[in-house]
Amino acid sequence: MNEQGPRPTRRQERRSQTVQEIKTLAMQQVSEGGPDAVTLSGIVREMAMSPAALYRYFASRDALLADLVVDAYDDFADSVLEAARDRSDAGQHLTDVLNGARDWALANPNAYRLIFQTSIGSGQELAPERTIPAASRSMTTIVEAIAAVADAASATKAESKSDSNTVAQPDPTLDTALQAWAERSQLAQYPRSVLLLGLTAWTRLHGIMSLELGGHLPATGIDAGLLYAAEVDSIREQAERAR
Amino acid sequence: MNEQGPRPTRRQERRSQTVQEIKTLAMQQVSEGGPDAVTLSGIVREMAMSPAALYRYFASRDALLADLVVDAYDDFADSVLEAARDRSDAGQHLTDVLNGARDWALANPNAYRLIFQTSIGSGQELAPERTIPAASRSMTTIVEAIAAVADAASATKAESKSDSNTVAQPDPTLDTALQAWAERSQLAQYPRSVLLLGLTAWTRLHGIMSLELGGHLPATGIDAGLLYAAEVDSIREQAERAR
DNA sequence: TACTTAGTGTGAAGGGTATTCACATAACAA
DNA sequence: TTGTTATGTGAATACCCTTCACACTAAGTA
Repeated sequence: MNEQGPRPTRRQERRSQTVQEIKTLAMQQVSEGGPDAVTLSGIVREMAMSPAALYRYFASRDALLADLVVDAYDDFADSVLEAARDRSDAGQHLTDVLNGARDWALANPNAYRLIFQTSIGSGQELAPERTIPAASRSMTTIVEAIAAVADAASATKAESKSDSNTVAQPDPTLDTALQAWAERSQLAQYPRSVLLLGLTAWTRLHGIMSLELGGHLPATGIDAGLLYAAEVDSIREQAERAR
Repeated sequence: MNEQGPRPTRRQERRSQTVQEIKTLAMQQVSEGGPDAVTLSGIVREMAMSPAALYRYFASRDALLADLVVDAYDDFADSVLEAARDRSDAGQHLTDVLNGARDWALANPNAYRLIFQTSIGSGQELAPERTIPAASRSMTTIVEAIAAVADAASATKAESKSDSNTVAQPDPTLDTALQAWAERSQLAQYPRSVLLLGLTAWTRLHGIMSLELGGHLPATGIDAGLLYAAEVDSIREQAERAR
């Protein structure tokens, strides 16, 4: 749809078809048994292929997993963006976006694990920059939603301007780090308070989902959904006071 | 020191010695290469034992890992409690406790991964109730530190009582869940606002550490330490307004 | 003391897994 | 048609976890 490019030959087409089939089967294994359940033997068995053949398409098991991480992250970002479609009310919009993240995680728990807890080999992280586009996309969506809430709030009531509750963060080092990150991510237009809240919104919500998926919150008997909702509310309130 | 118990026979002593040696070697593998790097073959190789012999001490590799999780969680809780020794200033005390968690995680990143992202087999979580003591110990420490800050703050200035910033959470379902959890954990003496803040403090900080260890924060260029410090400050401020 | 039992260790075997390599075959390009 | 490239295979290597029948040894018992 975007690039025309030279017409793909039959071979190229067949190749990308095979690659896709491999990734689909692998992702199916992830969904069913988590990242560790991905086995090249299982894949080739399903495809009636010899194990060695798979190495014509992926350099190693880890390379395949790295590709899966990128795909899953893209899917996650798509889902967050999809949840951000309705822009009627700013507050509701922010809530929708944040809930979108959790909805995807609950629908695809093992994919979520794949993305966020796969130090792929067993220590070094592969695919560092390849996930940046998807990460950037979802973060941008969150930051924009927060900024919208902040704008709406400061428009309706421009009263207690110098309130003491405006997310005090006087650390200059963090400030410059936020600035640099914002410029790299086309977010330079937003104030530091909004950027920080966007980042912490993400770390906070991920914290809940991570513990929930690890079974650590269920062990306490606390419903992770309620906790999540409480944090979403808290973020929204903080967004109203941001800027 | 606690239980005298019947004097352990030579065999029992030798057995527990062997168990300890196995766990030590396994934990060493975790530290060096993460949970996935634990291999029974490697352990018995180091011990000059036959692979089969190991099954006299652990039913399976997963059983060994489950034990390691419990031990690591205990060590983590010990470390948090240790950080909570100095109780001079309530605010500083809370900061110390929260920083204690991060310090341990940074000193033992793979042990942290072992505890919080090992869905041991590849989906079902083993060791659910065996980690509860350690989890309870660390959570209690955090809640107590928050309560101390809240008490100190409400003592010095009992002014703006009905402030609108007292962590609004009118959800009755969450309220009763918190209540039940508090009673199960000998925390019933603390108000719901303190309990909730204790829980969210933990999920928030874990969120940062989890993303940091996964390499997702480094990818943004943001120093996780600064973000952590900012969240710690935010929690402390919220603690002052709690109750 | 001699006998019985329970704990501990071994070798071999079975069944997984990822990965590499030399070789064959199919598809394409000249 | 001929040469080149992509694709696929079988066999081999090297790990890994786990089980089982068997031996041995330390402990407790008659």
